[in-house]
Amino acid sequence: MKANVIGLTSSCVSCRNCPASRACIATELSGQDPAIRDRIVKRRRFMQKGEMLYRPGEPLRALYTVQTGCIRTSMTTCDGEVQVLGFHVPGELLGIDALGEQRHPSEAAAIETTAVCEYPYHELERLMGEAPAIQRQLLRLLSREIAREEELMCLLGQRNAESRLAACLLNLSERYSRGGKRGDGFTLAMSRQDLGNHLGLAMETVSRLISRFQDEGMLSVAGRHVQLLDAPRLHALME
Amino acid sequence: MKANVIGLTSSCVSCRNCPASRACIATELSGQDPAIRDRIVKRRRFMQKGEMLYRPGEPLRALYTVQTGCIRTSMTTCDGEVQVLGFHVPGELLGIDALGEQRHPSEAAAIETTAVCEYPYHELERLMGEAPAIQRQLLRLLSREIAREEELMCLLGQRNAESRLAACLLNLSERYSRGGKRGDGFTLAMSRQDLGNHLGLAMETVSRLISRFQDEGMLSVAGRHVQLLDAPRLHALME
DNA sequence: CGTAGATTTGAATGTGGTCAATCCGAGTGG
DNA sequence: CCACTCGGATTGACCACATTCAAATCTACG
Repeated sequence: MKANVIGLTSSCVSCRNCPASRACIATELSGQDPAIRDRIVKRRRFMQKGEMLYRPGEPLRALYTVQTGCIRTSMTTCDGEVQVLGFHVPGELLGIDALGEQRHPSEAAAIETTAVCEYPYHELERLMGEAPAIQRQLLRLLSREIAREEELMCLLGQRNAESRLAACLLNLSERYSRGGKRGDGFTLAMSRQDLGNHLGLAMETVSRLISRFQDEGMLSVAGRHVQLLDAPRLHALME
Repeated sequence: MKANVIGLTSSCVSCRNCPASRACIATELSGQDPAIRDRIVKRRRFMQKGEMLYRPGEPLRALYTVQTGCIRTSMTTCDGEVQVLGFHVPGELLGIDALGEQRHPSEAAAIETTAVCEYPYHELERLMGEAPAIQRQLLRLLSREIAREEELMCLLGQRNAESRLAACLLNLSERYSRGGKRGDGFTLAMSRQDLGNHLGLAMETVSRLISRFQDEGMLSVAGRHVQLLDAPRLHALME
């Protein structure tokens, strides 16, 4: 019964009853039109922790949104270094960096049990021809993604470790709460390693900072569950 | 006579004879169709060092490409910190991060005497309605911009100072050479300050590194003119 | 219950930042 | 033509923050 609530046992492709629908980008992409939305959401796919959604170099077959769980996107540089580009939580879109070359430049992997919705690309293309509004929406999403990355660049370029982690925690908290969950507590599905890599920090630094934030009463951590106790103070850390 | 070559005295809006045309994104955007290209390139604007092309918050009126000179884009965070997002050299596109909200999130300033070509947005929108190919091209450009930023994030997140600067110099060299100039020498129009900020480094660090690269015979610097003497070794520094 | 993998914690090290003094070059005015 | 000025660039000394290496704990899961 609990399982039904999070949608894992149901394979129906309707967006009705989807736990992420409130925050889901599909709603926006379809211009609030449920008929169009149901045309682009074709399939649901269930992934185990560690499973790959796409790999670098693969042709673009579909865009995706996360329904439940969490997807990590990353790139591998020519010399084998990995950069974690981001974490995608319910409602968020995946794969748009492939629209340019029709081929994925990055990779996407589930970091916990995850369900994603597929939007087959050929169908999207067809829709774009019929309804220019869709193209407008896509442009908007890409542009927003650029703005998001610009923000992250500010984080990596200007901030110290403390400030980066605070920003990241607040950001995740906000994005989770958008999906309907209470904003003050969420599950940190990603490892310290991934989190550190994403923020340009060593795993140990992340761990130390989390401990310190906890000592100072700004958050409480139980395993991977995080509660932000003093969001204003975390905001202040970002300066 | 020299001035004619760099196009500063001529205000004609044709792309013929434009020194940047070979590398210009307008060619691509118009799908190689000169007629379409001439419809989107409407005006040329000449800017002094320090002059602003657009400011954060301004409504999106046009996209731009650089014809000659160099434009710096940057963002100011809520608390007043500046992040230099990039430098745009001849042929490169500006303003696409505004497509999402129809409003510029970043700012753009000339860092030397610069000429830009304007693509009025309402005209672009009209064209998108008529020729879906244009929309496709725009999507491609946005997507490529995302990939570009992802690379920069790798740089900021994974690399040390040495590696960042080497990568940046090689990158600039390549982009300048695409515009037709010889690849081994180019003018570093931006200040050490801007370069450092862009790479997440202190100005002093940039200066020290440039001196060291020079001592080690990898490049020669005369004021702001840079010659890459040993590109392979610079590549190796990136690891 | 036991192992492998994550996480935490500690201590030592080093890279890059900060602060400050100096240098250089372009532009200005005598 | 030379002194002066102002901003940018360079160089040096010192220090802090974050990394690295290592060991100890904790957690998940077979």
